[in-house]
Amino acid sequence: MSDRPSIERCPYVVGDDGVARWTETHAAAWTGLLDAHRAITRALETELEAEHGLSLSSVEALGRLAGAEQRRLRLTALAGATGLSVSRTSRIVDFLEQRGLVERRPVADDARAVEVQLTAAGRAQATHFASVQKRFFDQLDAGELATLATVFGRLTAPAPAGS
Amino acid sequence: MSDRPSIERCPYVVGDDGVARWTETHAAAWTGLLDAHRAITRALETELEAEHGLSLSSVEALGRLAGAEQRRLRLTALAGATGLSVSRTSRIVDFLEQRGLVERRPVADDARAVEVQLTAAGRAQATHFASVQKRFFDQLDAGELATLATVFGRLTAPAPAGS
DNA sequence: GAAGATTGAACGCTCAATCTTC
DNA sequence: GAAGATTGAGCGTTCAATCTTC
Repeated sequence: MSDRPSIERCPYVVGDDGVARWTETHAAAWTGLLDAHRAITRALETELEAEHGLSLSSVEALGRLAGAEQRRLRLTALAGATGLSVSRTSRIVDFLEQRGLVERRPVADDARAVEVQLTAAGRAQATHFASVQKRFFDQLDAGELATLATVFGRLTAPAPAGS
Repeated sequence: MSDRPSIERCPYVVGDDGVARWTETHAAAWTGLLDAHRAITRALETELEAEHGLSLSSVEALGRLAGAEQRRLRLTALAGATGLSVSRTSRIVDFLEQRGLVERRPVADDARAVEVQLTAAGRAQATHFASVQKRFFDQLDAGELATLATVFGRLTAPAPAGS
């Protein structure tokens, strides 16, 4: 972990003063990832909060449940699917349960576990993904979409092999 | 804002049950944006916190200052550059000032404003962007980099024109 | 002792309110 | 009254601790 990164494929340079000088493209890609994420999530959050009183994470959770077998997932599995911590997921489920969008149900085999079941009302809410499409997919063509999918898949892959 | 989004370029469909069925690629691109951002920022944050006791946002701020004219920016400008709120930026500057990495300086023309000046120590810290490169750029080729830059530029553009 | 889940504490961030200067 | 900046309140999130069941 502490060895110097070997600069091979990256055409940016470090100036005499030691400050990294990135190319325009590098800067755009890096700040773009940050900015795009910020812009999209912020817009969605505002919209979802205003229209449905739901946070983006809550909607993500509903979406994962809607796509799951039998429309239910164990809490830990839901946390894994959304990428959130288990504790946060538990609180989101608290919230969604109060709204009647999900139900906590015991698991037959394992008394420790809880299954989060999407209700009919929750299923209806999960439908409203149009805002995602509007903000995101509408602005991409097929090739760009494919590149994003590929690149993100690689970036989120298990480990930076060979490091 | 409340009109139905027109589905034109997007080859995903909405099933009979009203739940959006995305293509594999769509799902990968969308969850990829979320997951990639989460994975990268989380890894960087852990690393920076452990090695330098700095949050990612703090490092971003240092980087913006390092790249700025005279290595200083007004607080509001710094907030705009980093995409953070002014209040958060003010607190980050508090923190960085305690560490001696930046200084608050009055502005000649305008007594309301404050200029945030990068110190020599801060400049040294700003150098350590290697982790960004390692986690991010090392895994991309030139074409992918260009696509990311293009796409992110469009996604963060002023407004989804015509909506 | 490990795994699933919940709760308390702390951090990062935004929003609203306030103060000062234009 | 608007703009630059700071402060207080509150939300979303993670980490550590706890409880129950395997």
